[in-house]
Amino acid sequence: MDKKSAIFEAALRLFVEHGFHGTATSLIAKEAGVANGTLFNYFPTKDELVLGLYAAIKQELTEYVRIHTGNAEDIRDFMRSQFLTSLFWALDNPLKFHFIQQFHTSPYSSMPNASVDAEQTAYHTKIIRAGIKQKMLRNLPVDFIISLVNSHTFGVFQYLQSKKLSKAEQHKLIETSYELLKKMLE
Amino acid sequence: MDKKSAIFEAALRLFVEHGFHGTATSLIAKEAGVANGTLFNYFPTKDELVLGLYAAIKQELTEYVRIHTGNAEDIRDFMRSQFLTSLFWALDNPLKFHFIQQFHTSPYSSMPNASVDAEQTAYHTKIIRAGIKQKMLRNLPVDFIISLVNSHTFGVFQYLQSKKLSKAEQHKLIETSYELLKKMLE
DNA sequence: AAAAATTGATTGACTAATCAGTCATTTTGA
DNA sequence: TCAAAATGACTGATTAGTCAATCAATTTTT
Repeated sequence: MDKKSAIFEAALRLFVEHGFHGTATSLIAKEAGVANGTLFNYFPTKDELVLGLYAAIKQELTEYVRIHTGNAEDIRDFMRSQFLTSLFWALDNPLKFHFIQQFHTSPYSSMPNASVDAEQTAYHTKIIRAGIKQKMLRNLPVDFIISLVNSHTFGVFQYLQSKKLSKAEQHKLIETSYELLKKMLE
Repeated sequence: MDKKSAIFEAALRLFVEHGFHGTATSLIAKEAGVANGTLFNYFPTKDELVLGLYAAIKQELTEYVRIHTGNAEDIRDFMRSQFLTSLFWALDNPLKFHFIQQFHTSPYSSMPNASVDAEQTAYHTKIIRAGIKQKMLRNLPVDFIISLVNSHTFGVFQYLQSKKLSKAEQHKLIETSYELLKKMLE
């Protein structure tokens, strides 16, 4: 296994379990089956490991959504697909999704990593503007809509994590949660 | 000033700025204007300080909402008031509200503090059940509704924090966000 | 009323443990 | 053969938590 991936994997698990500062780099190296110094060959500082892990996970999510979103012409279908796919990914990768949340509410999110999410936000902005123009979405500030969609996604995820539901029940609820979101924003 | 309060105040500020493990107890003591050892007279361990701070803040919010929620007979007015009041408090206490979020996505939330939020959840459950019975709320799992309301509140707060709006504009947006929530859940 | 004694809160120097990061050396693989 | 990758012992700094000493306020004794 690729050592960098092994480090990412161990770091993800330990960060979620013990927090960023609560996890020693030496422990990450050990769990990754790698020597202490090797970790610092790949990531000169612990901060760069955290930021690098966030960037990698965020990119993985974006990529997954991009691939699995049918290239729907209809904007409504497109938005629906984006929402559902994100949640499916979150269910398949609960640790990673949790890590994203942990990162966002942590001091790291205001560090000079910047612009990792910038192009994604720009992309979302474009879609939402189109949705508003076509009267699919209520005319609200775009950033406001983005905030609401993100937090809604997070709320649904949290609920699903706390309950033991079958795959079918999960998908049913995700469908419902999209209906709710649509109703709220149209 | 009460030393325990001084410690809480410094800890809140530093935890939000540097994270839980990223903040040294010695720094908290220093910023609180208190000797190192004094901190440990009040809180035998750092964990107990974190958990104690969370409990205190959560109780403050609950108390504030309880007092400022008009004892409305109408359940709809009551729910509306609960939502608006929570957001007003969050706007007046951004650090504390941020801390609550930070805590929830941190490993501390799964520590044996338990049941701090239990009675509050029980209270919310009662209200929501009544709302469903009176056809004000869609018939969805109660926990699901609670998750959605909480995350919605958080989303609105995050947006308001990121923008520089006047008090009037803020209140307008909070009103709107309640309309959206109502529409989604009815 | 003054002095002495008792109390509990407060202090900060201290320690053992742990941390992020370094570096001289060894291993790997082309 | 040799450059790059990997190693792990090591270090200086920092950490959570300890503890004997001090202080201020109150109570008891003279």
